[in-house]
Amino acid sequence: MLASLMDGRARTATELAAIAGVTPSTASVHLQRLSSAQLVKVLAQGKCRYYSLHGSDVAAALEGLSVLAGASHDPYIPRTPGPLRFARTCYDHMAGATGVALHDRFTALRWIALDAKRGTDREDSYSLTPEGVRAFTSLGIDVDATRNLRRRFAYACLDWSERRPHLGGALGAALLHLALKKRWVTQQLDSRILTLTGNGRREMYARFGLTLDEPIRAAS
Amino acid sequence: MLASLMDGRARTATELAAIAGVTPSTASVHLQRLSSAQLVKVLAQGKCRYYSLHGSDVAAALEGLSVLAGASHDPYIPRTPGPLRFARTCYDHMAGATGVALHDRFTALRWIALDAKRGTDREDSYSLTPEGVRAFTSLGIDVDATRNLRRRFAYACLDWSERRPHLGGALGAALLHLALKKRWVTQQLDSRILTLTGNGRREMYARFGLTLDEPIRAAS
DNA sequence: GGGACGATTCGTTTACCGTCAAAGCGTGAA
DNA sequence: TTCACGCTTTGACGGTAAACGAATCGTCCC
Repeated sequence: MLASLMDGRARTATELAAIAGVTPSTASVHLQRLSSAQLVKVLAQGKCRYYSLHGSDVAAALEGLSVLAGASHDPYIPRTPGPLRFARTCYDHMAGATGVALHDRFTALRWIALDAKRGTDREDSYSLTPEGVRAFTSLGIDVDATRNLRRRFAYACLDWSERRPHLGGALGAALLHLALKKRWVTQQLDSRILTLTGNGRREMYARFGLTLDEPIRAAS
Repeated sequence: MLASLMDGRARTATELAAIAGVTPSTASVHLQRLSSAQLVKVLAQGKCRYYSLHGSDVAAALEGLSVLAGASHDPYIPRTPGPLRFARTCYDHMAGATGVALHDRFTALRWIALDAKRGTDREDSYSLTPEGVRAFTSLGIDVDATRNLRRRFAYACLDWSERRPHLGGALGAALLHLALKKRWVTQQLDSRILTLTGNGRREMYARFGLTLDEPIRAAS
């Protein structure tokens, strides 16, 4: 289970049970112990519980062990429908590979940072850095107005298909609104699928340094 | 056991049994498994068998685990008689903290290097690098003559008190002979203790960049 | 050579740990 | 509300591995 979580993604309890080749009840016991030992952290979202490694130190320890074990680092597991995985809406913000990539870029550029001030009750809240305020403002987003909305400003929303976080909350919604208005992405009326336009691809590369692969492989 | 070997020293089976708080027979089983799993390597010297970590990758893996476990890195264990630990003879070469320090300097200066050519039957043989040949020759040692002696040229001899290797073999003997001749060290007639002279301390610093602490703490 | 010591092997006992089935709980959908 | 689904809890089972004592082997020292 831990080895399969080494890619940084989160997985549900039943998935981990299948990977480990045990029944869900057995997996539950193990995950409970791993959780109490601070090796994994759990995020309850709906009726699924997503498990992921607790920190980079855990990943480092596992890395060391896998070196000794001569582990085969082959298994990645991105088998999800098709263009739905590339880009889609999650409520009112952007999800899928594109959403996760944006989230990663914002983190790498240090426009957003995990907000550790509020204690440990909510560990997935983001706040904007001064750099981030400038960047989002220059994109055309009214940061102050977004902040004053009666909802959470920004948080790490676990992506269903990628099993890694994308940007949720008011800031994520503002970003999707902007992307639709500027036609970086277009929305099918009857589905959550978002289609990336050529202009959107160029703009995201220019503004975020983001290169996105087309969803060639639908389901390997 | 593995954690106690993290300092790079070698320990006997009974020592490891005492550290782990189990009987020697239990320790023997564990060490056998650790050995077959390539986690530790064993060196039989006399009736003792010295166990040490097998490689740096093992140490790295343990390091990662000890970070998770919040291990207390307090325990070092240099409790051995007194000046005997500082410098002494081991058969015909130099042992003790001074011998180990010399060995470490020679290795760091790349005068000697582990001889991996002969396969895996003898993994502790040293050979001189071209740099090492020059260095030992300029010290006054006839390297060719030393090489032609009917004995092993140089090898890692596990130090009894330090539990780390010092330089043994013909080269080690030649070095001790030189040190006695130039009065870097003097020998008590009735004991194996070597006394470092002021001149010896200066010479070793000048020639090897070696600084040696006096054996102030006899047995902590 | 004999005793001491270190280390290992063997056989036995014990205790723990992993596993699963069934039931219970909570959430989301019809 | 009801059903379906995901997950967890509980209890019981079995297997296995860890630990020890006694005996054995090998080496060193007197």
